[in-house]
Amino acid sequence: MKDILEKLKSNGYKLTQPREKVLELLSHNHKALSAQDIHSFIKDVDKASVYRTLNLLEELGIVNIENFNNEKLYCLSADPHHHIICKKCGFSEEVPCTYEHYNFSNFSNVQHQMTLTGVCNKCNK
Amino acid sequence: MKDILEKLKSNGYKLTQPREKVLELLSHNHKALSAQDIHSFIKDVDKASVYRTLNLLEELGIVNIENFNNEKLYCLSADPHHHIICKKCGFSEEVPCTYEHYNFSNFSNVQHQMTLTGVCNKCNK
DNA sequence: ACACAATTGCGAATGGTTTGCAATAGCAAA
DNA sequence: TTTGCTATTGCAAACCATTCGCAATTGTGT
Ligand SMILES: [Mn+2]
Ligand SMILES: [Mn+2]
Ligand SMILES: [Zn+2]
Ligand SMILES: [Zn+2]
Repeated sequence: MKDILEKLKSNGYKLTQPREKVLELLSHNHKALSAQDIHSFIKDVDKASVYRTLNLLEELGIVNIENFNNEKLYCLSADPHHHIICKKCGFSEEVPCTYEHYNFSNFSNVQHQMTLTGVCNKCNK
Repeated sequence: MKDILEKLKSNGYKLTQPREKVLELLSHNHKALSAQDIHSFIKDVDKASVYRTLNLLEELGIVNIENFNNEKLYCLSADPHHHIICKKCGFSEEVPCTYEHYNFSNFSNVQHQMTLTGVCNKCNK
């Protein structure tokens, strides 16, 4: 948290109240939240500022985005982890990376699925 | 393709021109397309009908949705396969499931990533 | 305290997706 | 074939999440 504020400063950004409130929420609420979720938690920060803050934090690599059901969910960048997402309602939960022997007490029918990413030749300059 | 039309019929849906055109496009264009992509290919079908068709085809399990960069991409359900997606531009390509020894001639920095899915206790009735 | 630039809040604009409704097309029975 | 009934379409308007423009405010360094 301290290091995050430093990262903002060292990149020439101010430490404003909207930014601190969004970061505090994300650090206390260890799950992925949508921009709207976040705004509903901190109603005294304007919607537009929430969006601007999240976009900035993503550019700086402070938050990660995950897409689920066509909406962006934000969470603090952290040690590598996976997400388990309910196919029916979208409820999600982080699980440690060593999933093989993990006991999924809150989920059944657990499956894992690959997603491949890369950079195509055209983009690879 | 014949089986798909049967599936529509057997579920009580008519075989209309919009539906046939969307299906034909998806079957000839073996990659994931957005609703807008699809509408731009078949301009004589109204936008709203394209969306309605895609939503129906998804409910019936005829097409799969993949989320990339916060947009829904549709492709025909097919034998299990992965997608390789360019992080920069979103270009995607299907690759066979046996990816370990595959030569990714069009991509570099290829990585695979896990996504876990399941059904949570609440939904599990 | 001061000054200046960055940032905010507000309201308006945007753009993709959905919806209401009257006109049309598909399908099955006559 | 023709008829009749319902599902489906096209169109325009509504919707809703996200972005933008701009004047007022805040943060920061002097
Ligand atoms: Mn996370
Ligand atoms: Mn596919
Ligand atoms: Zn690319
Ligand atoms: Zn659930």
